[in-house]
Amino acid sequence: QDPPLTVSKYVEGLSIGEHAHGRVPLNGMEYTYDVDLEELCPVCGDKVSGYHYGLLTCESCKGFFKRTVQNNKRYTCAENQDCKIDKTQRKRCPFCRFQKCLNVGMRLEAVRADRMRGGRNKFGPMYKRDRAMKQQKKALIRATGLKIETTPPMPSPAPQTDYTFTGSLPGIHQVPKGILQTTPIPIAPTDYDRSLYGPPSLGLPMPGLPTPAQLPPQYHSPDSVVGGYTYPEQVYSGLGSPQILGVPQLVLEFLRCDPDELQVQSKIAAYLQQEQSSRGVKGQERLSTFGLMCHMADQTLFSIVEWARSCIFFKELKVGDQMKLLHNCWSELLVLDFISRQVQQGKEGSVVLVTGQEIEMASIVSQAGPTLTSLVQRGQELVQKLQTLQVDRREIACFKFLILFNPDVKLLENQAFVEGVQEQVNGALLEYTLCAYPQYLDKFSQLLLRMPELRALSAQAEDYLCYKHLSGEVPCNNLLIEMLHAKRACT
DNA sequence: TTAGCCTTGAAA
DNA sequence: TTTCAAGGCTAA
Repeated sequence: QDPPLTVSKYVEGLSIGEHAHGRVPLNGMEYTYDVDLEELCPVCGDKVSGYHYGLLTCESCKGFFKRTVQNNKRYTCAENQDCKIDKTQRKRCPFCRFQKCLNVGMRLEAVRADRMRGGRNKFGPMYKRDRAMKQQKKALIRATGLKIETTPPMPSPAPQTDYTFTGSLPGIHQVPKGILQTTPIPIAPTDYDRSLYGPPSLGLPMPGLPTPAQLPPQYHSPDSVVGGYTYPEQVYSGLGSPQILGVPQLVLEFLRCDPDELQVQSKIAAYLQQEQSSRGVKGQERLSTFGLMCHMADQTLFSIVEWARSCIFFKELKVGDQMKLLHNCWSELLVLDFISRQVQQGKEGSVVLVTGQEIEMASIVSQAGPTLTSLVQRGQELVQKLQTLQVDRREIACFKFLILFNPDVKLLENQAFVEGVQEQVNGALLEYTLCAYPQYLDKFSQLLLRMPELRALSAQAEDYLCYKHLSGEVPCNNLLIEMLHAKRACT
């Protein structure tokens, strides 16, 4: 068997999901979960009345959100901007309630500037997909027995992220006037410029093609408003490269390359479901939690390879170089994928999987072995650091390219190209952090300092995988193992 | 100001 | 024609 051959076949266009799967011993980490099919409002926990402004919410939060946006209301918090919002206390602090509305993913642009009644908006297909996802998740719970995350699969930013101009971190969300020629809008750690549901933003000004960057007029400079909607304007920073509202185009391009999280989620969930149900049909033992995790990581790796293959710059490399780069960094990309999910959606005390399922840390600590536990804990420490740094999706998108285009990889045919890309990415990231986080001048270097930590973590994860593989616990024909072999063969 | 119910109207 | 997510109305 020649392990790299299968990887290379894949890189040349093999479809996913063709690996055979071996049986793995149970390690007893799964637990049953009584699926609560009743949807609760993600803002206050009240009964959901339907899709409103981007997601399922209750009638009162719908009304509150509408009033706030339509009347351009500005609230202040009498406490520390971290008031608990639930059904009984939702009236107490409108500031925190509105923050929570935004944090859970309610969409400002769904409030109509012209107040036209009736009809449908561009979110229709998104609601349809969300419904389908929810159905699939329910089926997944039945298939795997794992608890499902109850929050919607939206990119939820760190708690207390401020979307207005009155936040606790003055200036951090605004582009400095001295650098941009137009009136700045807040560039919050959350990205309004690309919906996880909708089509990816083109990263270029496209009149007539509204993007989620649109905010109601009151959230914009008046001259950029067209019929209640606004369009991104291309502006140039003092630093020289083309930008859209302070975001270098290269960074936007990186973001555009990012796969749709929901699509990946649904693909992998469907795969696991299929895997489990086919085992039932064949009379095989159902996968253990560890077995499921292996398949999950395996499928995530497929999607990472798929991502790389369609990426700007990477496409231009010959297959040989593509393989070398991927062999070198697959585990780092996998770890970063996991870490960034925790940074964006993670809740304290639990980890969120690529399928949207959630596992409590306590259950990992009590039931996984010491090595895996320490790995996850180290991962959570890195998550904490990145959350403290307020790392956003744009920065993570850059990170992925920095990891992929590693000029230290040996025997590259086009080493100069890889080095050039690395420099460009570094430049774009530096420029972005300076523009988007002007109060935070060393953010770039702080981010780069996390790179060796990520490398160390992925090395530890590889060792763990190797150990599990040697003890026969990893499913056969696993892409992870192929990558492991390929990497160890060339280093 | 809130929140439950009503009306509207484009898309399915 | 039906659906359902917008905006509107109004008692509390």
